[in-house]
Amino acid sequence: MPELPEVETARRVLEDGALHRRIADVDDTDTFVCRPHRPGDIRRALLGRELTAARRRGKSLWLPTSAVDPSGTPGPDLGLHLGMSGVIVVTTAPGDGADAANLVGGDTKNRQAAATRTGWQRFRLTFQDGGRLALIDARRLSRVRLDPEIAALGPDALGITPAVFRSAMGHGSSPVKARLLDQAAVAGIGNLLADETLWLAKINPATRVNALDRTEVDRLGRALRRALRSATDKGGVHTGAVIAARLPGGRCPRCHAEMRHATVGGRSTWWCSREQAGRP
DNA sequence: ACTCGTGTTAGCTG
DNA sequence: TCAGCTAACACGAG
Repeated sequence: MPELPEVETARRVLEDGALHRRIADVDDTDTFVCRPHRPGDIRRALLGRELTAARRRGKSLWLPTSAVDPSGTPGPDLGLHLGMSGVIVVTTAPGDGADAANLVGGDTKNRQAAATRTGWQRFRLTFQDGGRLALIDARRLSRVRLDPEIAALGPDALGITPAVFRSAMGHGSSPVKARLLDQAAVAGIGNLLADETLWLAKINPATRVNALDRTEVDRLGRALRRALRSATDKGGVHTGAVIAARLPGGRCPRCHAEMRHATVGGRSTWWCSREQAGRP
């Protein structure tokens, strides 16, 4: 599933291959993925336009579109969210090999397998040159919509400053992991990245945010930066050091103590019984 | 066979 | 207001 690093990879694929090509056809008939639009809404809004940029905040992608003709006004932004299992495929010409952007499990074989299952195609732009942009998603958790509400998202997790991160962690009694996962607080952190970040910072996931002192919040912010950088360098959040230990009988990669497991913030959570014993 | 899950969000409940 | 829970999606992995 895509978290910030995987979505950034997808953004680059879009930027490199999908811009400045006239949109000749749109398949927006999947009413779950394209909700709340009705079939044909997205198609009518995009026909004849070109995607002009590929932007990202957190896990959300959006692509501004051009005017249909030089005297016209620009079109709407095309919003894409990959959910947990979405894959973007951009082809350069009919019959060309697919250039798959991102995710699923993480290895190339899985990506390509997913990308070739046309039965899982949930949305498609066909360009005038014959190439296409397709969204493949077995579980239909992806979202495609016009003019998505990016303003509702918190600051992007990548490159967040210590002061902004402290502000994002905010106040209240939520478990710190729930706050990390709150896209309105910080945008881009998913379940695996949250576990990795908390493990790097040696903070118990259930600790209430109002029980963290400034030193701990700053440590968490540095851990987030490290986790993001590592995931980006190694090719995805699934490469995190503690991720392999998220299973029954798992042991902490640093101290070899048993890993604990529970639901925190509504999500499956694993932490080191010794180093993250903390105060729950 | 059966359970769980890299995400989001509307609708409830406390 | 805040926080937590559930359902919906539909498949692969263990």
